[in-house]
Amino acid sequence: MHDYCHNYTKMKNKKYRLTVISEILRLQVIGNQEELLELLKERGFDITQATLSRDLKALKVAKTPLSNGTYKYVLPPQIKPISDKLASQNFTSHGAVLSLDFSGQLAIVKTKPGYASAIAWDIDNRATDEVLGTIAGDDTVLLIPREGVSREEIMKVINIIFQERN
Amino acid sequence: MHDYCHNYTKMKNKKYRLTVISEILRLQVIGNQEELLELLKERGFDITQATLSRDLKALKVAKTPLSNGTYKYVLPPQIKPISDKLASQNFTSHGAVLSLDFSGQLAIVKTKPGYASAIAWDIDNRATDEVLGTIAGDDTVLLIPREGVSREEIMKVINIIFQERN
DNA sequence: CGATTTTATGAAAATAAATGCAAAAAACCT
DNA sequence: AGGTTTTTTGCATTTATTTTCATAAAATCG
Repeated sequence: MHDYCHNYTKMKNKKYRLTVISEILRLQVIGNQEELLELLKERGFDITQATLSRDLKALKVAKTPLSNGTYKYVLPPQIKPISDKLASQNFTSHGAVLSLDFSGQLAIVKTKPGYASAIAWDIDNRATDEVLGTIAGDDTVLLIPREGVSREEIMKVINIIFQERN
Repeated sequence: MHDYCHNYTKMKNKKYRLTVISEILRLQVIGNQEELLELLKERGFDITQATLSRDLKALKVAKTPLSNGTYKYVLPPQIKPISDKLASQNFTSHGAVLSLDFSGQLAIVKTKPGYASAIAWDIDNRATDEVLGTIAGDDTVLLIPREGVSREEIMKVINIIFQERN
C-alpha cells in the first residue's frame, strides 16, 4: 500500500532539491556552499554541506571567478534532454542506425546509406561526455570514445540516443 | 640602476605564465591546482599554489564537475571581437580550433562546424614531422601522429599553428 | 637617483569543498 | 510483510582553495 501522507516540510526528495538548487543558482549570485546551504534551509531543506557538495557535483555546477573579485556557482549550459519526444522526432527511431562495433579504441556505427552525417551529428551533440568526436562517411560513422570510456558505456549511450520504439 | 641580466630560466613574468596556464588548460584535463602546479614546475615556473590560485582567478578559470566523477578547470568561453576576425588572414587565429584530445595513439581536433577540412589541411602542411595524416569530418579532425611522437609534441605543434592572437 | 606607490609573491592561516565510511532510507522483489 | 539491494545522507576528516599579512620586486614620479 502506498503512503498518501507525503510530508512536504520534511521532504527529502533529491530530485526536487536539485531543481530548487538550480532555480536558486539561476536567480542569484552564490559564492560558496555555506551561503547556498542557508538559502536551502530557509526553504526547508535541512541538508549538510557534504550533501550539497554532492548535489552541485551532480548538477555539474561550476565555481567561477567573477570580475569583481568574488566567485559564483554557475549552472552548466543547457543540455539537450534526451527525451522521448526528441527521440521520436528524428530518425533515431527510424532504424537509421544499423549496428555498432568496436575495434580497439574505436567504434564503428553503420547506418542506412546517406545517414551517417546526420547520425554523427546526433552523437556529437548528445554524447559529449563519452565521445571525443566522430567522422562520418556515407553509411559509416567512425566514433572516437573519450579515453577511459568503456565499450559498455558507448553502447549504452548509443542505445539511449537511438533507441527503437516498440 | 637597471638590471640587464634578466634570468630567463627563472623568469617570473606573470603575463607569460598566464598564457602558459591557458595553453595547458586548453589542451588537457586538469582536476586540481596541485596537478597544474606540477606541470608548471616542469615548464620552469616555480610558483606556489597560492599564486596559482590567484592566477586562475585572474583568468576566470572555473572548476567544473565532469560526468566521470572528477573535476576539470575550464577556461572561460573565448570572447572574440568581430574586428579581430576581420583583421585575421586565415583560420589560424579565428579560433576555429576548439579543442584537442587524445584517445590511445590518436588525437581528435574539434573545430567550428565546417572548418574541419581546412584545419586538417593546415595540420597536414605544417606538422609533417609530427603528423602522419589527418581525416576530416565536418567539425572533427582525426589526427594520426607519427609513431613515437608524444602527446606533448602534438599539443605543442597544434598550439603553435593555431595559437590565438591577443 | 631616492622616495613613493603599485603589484606580485610566499608562508601560514582560514575557508571552502570533497570524500570515506557507516548508517538510514528508499526502492525492489518475491 | 520480510528480506535484499540500491541510493542517499551525515559525520568526521581529508583535501583543496582562498585569503591575510608581511615583504620583495617593479613601476612611477619629482
